[in-house]
Amino acid sequence: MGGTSPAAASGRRQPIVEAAIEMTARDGWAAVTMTRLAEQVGVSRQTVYNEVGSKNALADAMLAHELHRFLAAISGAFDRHAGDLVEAIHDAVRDVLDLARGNLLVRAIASATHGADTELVPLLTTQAETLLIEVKAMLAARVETYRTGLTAEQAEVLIDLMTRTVLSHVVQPTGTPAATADGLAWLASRVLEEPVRKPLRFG
Amino acid sequence: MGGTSPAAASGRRQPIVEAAIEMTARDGWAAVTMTRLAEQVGVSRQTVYNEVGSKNALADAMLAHELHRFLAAISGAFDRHAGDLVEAIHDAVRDVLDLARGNLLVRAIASATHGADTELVPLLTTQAETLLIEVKAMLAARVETYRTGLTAEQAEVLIDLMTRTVLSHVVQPTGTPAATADGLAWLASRVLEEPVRKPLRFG
DNA sequence: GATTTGACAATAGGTTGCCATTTGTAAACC
DNA sequence: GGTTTACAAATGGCAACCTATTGTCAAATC
Repeated sequence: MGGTSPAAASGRRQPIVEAAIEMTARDGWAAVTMTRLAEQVGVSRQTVYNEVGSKNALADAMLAHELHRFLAAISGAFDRHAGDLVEAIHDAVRDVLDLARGNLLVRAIASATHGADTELVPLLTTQAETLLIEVKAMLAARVETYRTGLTAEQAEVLIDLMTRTVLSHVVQPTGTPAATADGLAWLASRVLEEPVRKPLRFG
Repeated sequence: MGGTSPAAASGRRQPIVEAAIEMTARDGWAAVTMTRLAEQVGVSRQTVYNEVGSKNALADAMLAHELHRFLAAISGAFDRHAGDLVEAIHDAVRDVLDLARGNLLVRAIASATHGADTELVPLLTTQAETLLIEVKAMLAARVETYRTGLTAEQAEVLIDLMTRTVLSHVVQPTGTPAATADGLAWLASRVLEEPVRKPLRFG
């Protein structure tokens, strides 16, 4: 968002952020100091400051980095199944859940989105509230490209439900990612099937 | 669960628990001391101890009390619509969300269920994990009484999804309870409608 | 006879001051 | 450009301390 700085253009920022993520997952956010991080990456502490700015900015960058992986996973699922929304949903759910499994950082983010507080959460004030919105917006755009027979409003309901359910499974899983994906895909197929139905039950 | 003690039989326990809930919602759990609670109710501190036993037991009683209100709301919705599962779901969702709105204690419980930690959460260790299971079991029993055309497995998927979504809305609402209920009821109707469909899309 | 009262030890929780670490910035250096 | 060194300010942990609260008892009270 802040213009393409020359620092961001060089490939120095990414390794730092990735190392910070790994350190956080391994030792916890409290154990991530700029000194240790610099040592880990093999640059000077000053360079870390030049690249990321501050520790809060580092947290933001970590979050953005992880979020991007998830958005990419979802995009990939939709790209692979451009002709079949149910299959796209199935793969997206499974891939997201697979990605989330064992990813402590993501679990923390997801918990925060649900109103929790971890040591990382104070830093998520802005990001956490927009996360759900961002994901939903992206899904709305992707779903639009299929012939669903749903109104925009109905699609939104379906997306809201899918998003919240998957997020819930990220935080507190039941069964395997594949099993959850099967369930949600089945449900989506029921909702999306052509409305050749017994005409009329309510007004 | 501990047998019907004469103390529990008298109506002395309930006012104490209710006052504790109100105090917690108003001033936070930390501000709830046995002395203040006794003053509020108009009994001696000793009586509070006689009735509830300990502070942890008080927390448990509060939780059980609130959980019961929700289960009752759900039961009521199903009782009112014994012939129409979609309507039952609609009312259950709306009533639960209405009940949850502005109920700080419940919000805390729901957050805990999703893996958070509040000041109350340490006391929920056992209850929180079983809460979802209890609700789901009750729903499964109620849904069974309708002619849904769903297998037990499919019904479970639907229940899991509804439960998680509603819980998510308790913690982080979008729109009014009525609007959310409309959305979920519509979705349920799509899922539950008689399978008079275009035969076969997948194997 | 149940409830309240007053007393009590044990414990939890909240300060206070201190010290080590870390953050964030700026200069000198290569 | 990046690294090193230096430094003030802020942060976070630690330890002693003290207050408030928990939990239990027996005697007093209605």
